[in-house]
Amino acid sequence: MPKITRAAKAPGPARLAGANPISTPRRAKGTPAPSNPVGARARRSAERRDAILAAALDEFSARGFAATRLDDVARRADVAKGTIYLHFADKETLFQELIRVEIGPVVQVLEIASHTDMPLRQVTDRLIEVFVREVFETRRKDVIRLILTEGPRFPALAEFYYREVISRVMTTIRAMLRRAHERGELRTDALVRFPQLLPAPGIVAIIWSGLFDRFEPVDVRAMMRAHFDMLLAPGSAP
Amino acid sequence: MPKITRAAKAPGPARLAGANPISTPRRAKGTPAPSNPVGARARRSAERRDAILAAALDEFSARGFAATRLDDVARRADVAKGTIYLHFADKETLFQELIRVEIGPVVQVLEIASHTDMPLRQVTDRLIEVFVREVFETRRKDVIRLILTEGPRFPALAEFYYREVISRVMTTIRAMLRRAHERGELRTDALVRFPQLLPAPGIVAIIWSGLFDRFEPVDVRAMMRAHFDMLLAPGSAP
DNA sequence: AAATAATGACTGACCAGTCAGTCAAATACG
DNA sequence: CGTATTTGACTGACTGGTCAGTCATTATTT
Repeated sequence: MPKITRAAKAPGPARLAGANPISTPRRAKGTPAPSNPVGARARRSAERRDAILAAALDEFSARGFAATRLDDVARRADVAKGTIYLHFADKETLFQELIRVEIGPVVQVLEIASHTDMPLRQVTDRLIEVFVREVFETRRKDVIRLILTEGPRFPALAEFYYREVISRVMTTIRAMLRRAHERGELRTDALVRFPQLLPAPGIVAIIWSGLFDRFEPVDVRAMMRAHFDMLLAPGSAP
Repeated sequence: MPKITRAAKAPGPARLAGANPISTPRRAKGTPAPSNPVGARARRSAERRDAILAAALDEFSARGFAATRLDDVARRADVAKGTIYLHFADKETLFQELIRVEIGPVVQVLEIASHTDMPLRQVTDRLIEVFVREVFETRRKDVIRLILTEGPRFPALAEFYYREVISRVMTTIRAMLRRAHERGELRTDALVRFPQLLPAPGIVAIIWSGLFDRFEPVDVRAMMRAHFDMLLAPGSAP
């Protein structure tokens, strides 16, 4: 009965990016190399697919899932509406694929960045930079906002996101924190028990920016630094 | 052109609650109540209005603004669709009024609770209890989730919420924290500069519960306690 | 009886998804 | 090589269904 809530078909082989870690594989208008890595036809087709995804991100993040018109997505991607259905089964699949393509690559970066035994403070400094530069200042911020805002009405999306992102991220962070705790860099095991508290200011900043930035902007970087300063022990008194 | 994104008429004089602190005020419409206790007719009308608001909360928080059908709201409220339009100008007004009625009264509680010179730890303990009992374990949690999820596409809502809630809450919290800092209960002024960090775990918990509770529930109370423990200085060793 | 409240069938706009038809690229053939 | 044939990506008008908002009619007060 509900239009949005249905479970959507199996995620399939998840044709993500395979190789590079962070950058989204945007092969925007590559000049048609006539000899071929791939036939000119397939290339053009892939370009279109990307254009549709890009347009979809714009529309979905401006209007939300339910209120987005595929006619608008098509117009923005400079494509006929029917073309969308050659690449994606339906509106919902398009939405899910969008999330998958944008978010997938980021997790690996985090996993690599935090799988180290540098002092916690150094790791967090690096994480702040990665977060600000690769998420907060890019369209990925909008993707995350989309997950937060559409997720509650999108069980399939929430589940995918939990499986592919949250559980991995949480595991990684928890392990990192446990090691830091054993090294005496944390006053309590509170962070180990509630790893959500580490990224909390990032989440809050994303929400805040979507709602209240025009009234009172936040300095994410400074806020995250301040937060981490409080969470980490004074590092054995001077 | 967009259906949802339009700016909505001026919020008006914000006829909120006046008197009691926490419980939602029934009888929003200015009931003259001249002679008898309350005209049976007016009372019935007010009941309907409330029923509509209650039903609207259910539907909106289950489906989101755009995907909610007023036919469903009407059915759930046991009322004909036309009746909704006797009480609210349109779908958007209904939505805004819902937020207004549910959230208005809570702010006062916070303002009162934190306008004290108890030790910060005691205040926060009390705030945790209030938050958990009056927000997290009630439908107000859903209202807040609605603001977070629909706000980005609802400039008028975000503005109302900023003016009536956020700015007041932030001012109150900031003042409280400044006093605590002057009393030496805080290690740094970080919290004074970023008061958002105090309620951060509450926000995160609300989002988390809407997305991932079925995979991995959070203990809000414990998480907030853990968080506050880290933020507050070790309170002059015992 | 007049006034007020409530109803629910109806309208018109809107939009996801379809499909018969078009055409450029790929392939087969002379 | 040039020409004929096939393929399949792409198009956009169209359909069927949905739903916000209206209003003539009916019910309930006073």
